[in-house]
Amino acid sequence: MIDPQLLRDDPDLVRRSQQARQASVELVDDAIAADADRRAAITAFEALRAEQNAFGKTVAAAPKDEKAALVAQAQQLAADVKAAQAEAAEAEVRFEQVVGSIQNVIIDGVPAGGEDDFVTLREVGEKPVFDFAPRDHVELGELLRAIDIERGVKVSGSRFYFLTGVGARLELALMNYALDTALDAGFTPLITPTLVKPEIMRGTGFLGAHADEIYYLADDELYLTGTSEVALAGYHADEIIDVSAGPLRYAGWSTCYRREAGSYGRDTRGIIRVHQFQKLEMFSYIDPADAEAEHERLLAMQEGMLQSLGLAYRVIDTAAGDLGSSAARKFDVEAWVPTQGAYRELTSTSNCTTYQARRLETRHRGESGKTSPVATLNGTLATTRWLVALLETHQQADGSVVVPEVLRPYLRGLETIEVPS
RNA sequence: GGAGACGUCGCAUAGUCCGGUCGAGUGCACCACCCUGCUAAGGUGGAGACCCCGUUAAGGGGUCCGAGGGUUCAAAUCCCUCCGUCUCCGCCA
Repeated sequence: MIDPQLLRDDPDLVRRSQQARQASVELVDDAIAADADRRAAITAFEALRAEQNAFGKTVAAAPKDEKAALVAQAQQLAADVKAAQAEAAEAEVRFEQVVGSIQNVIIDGVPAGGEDDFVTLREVGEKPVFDFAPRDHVELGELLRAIDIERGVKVSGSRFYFLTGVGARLELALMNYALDTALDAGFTPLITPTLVKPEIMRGTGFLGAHADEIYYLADDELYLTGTSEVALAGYHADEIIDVSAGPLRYAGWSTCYRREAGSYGRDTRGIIRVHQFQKLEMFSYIDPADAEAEHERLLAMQEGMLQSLGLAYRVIDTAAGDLGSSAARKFDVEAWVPTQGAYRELTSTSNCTTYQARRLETRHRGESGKTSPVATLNGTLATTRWLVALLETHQQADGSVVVPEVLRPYLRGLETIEVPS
């Protein structure tokens, strides 16, 4: 939810943001009206309630023989109060609906437009050049007995897979390397629940336009999370936290589940787009004044990961229309995937400013002693998908794959993944 | 799964039987000031969250006793539903 005060003070800023996102601009005027209606209704109700409270004291203090008459008088008042209260509640609901559907106000500099209007900030690293025909990760996975897609499909259906032997070890190595990186940077590791309540899922902003992406267990009213961001954002819901001594930084380790609805036919080969994968996610709770600096910090950590793994990548500043509703800015780091001749997203980091925290009611106490929402940021530090770029980038002519040095300690010193005989 | 107890403003509790004098007492912790060579103790006062009105002031008003409904002129208090915690029994690992 955006700051309602912003609607009163600078509605044009909100309009421009909605415009850049290719979202409804009229919504802003609806919201202003809903805000005014709500406040008028509350004021009317509260005036009546104050009258009722005062009258109640009179009734309580009155001598017995006068009570009956006073009670009769109070009945009408009670009916009026009830009606006014209902009206106020209705206005409140409508306000929440309308204002809640306005997306986060983008940060200055975010490119306007849709999915293809991103801006490339930089390209880093040498794209690998092969003097042989490179194999794609599926072929390498089979050859090295690292990925078993056929059996994944047999057991669970399309977009499922087994990581086997060295494939399983490689994923764990990557995840543990990422975890150590996060630990070195002062993050507290959390292993998070992957089933969450509706209010938490709603609070993070995932139940909007992409609700059909999410697995839902109707019998239990629980959602399976597509990222530990959901649980990490809910971790401090309804709390007043202390970020005066610096941000609270968490690294969430979890399995992620995505329905991938509407992606039929896209990335059907391999483990680029799957229903279940592992991810290590960074999450920061911070004073809103420091949010943009923290965003750069998260991005730098992500780039450091890819660099140390010898992957070529580019960084893009996602266009406004392609941001989630909670994000005010999002950077994606995309690795070069040789056999696709394309950059593919490996990480994403979003600055949600106070939008997510306002919905989840995570606040901090400013210097004045007043509470206000904190800013939240999130960013990927490793996922299963990285195996695609790792295998393809570091492959050799015979199908073996060189293990990047930083991962070797996590693989008992293994330097090369050899093709089994 | 069965039986019972409980859920109060940071923590611990009083109040609930018998509805109004309870938006709520007490202790600890907290903040300010005072007092006392230091420390400890003591004294006085203050202090919650959210919302509305108000110049983003002074001040005023409203809501909040696990959540949501209901009864009533009036609910922490009575009734219903749900959630959670604890204890015992059963079952499973």
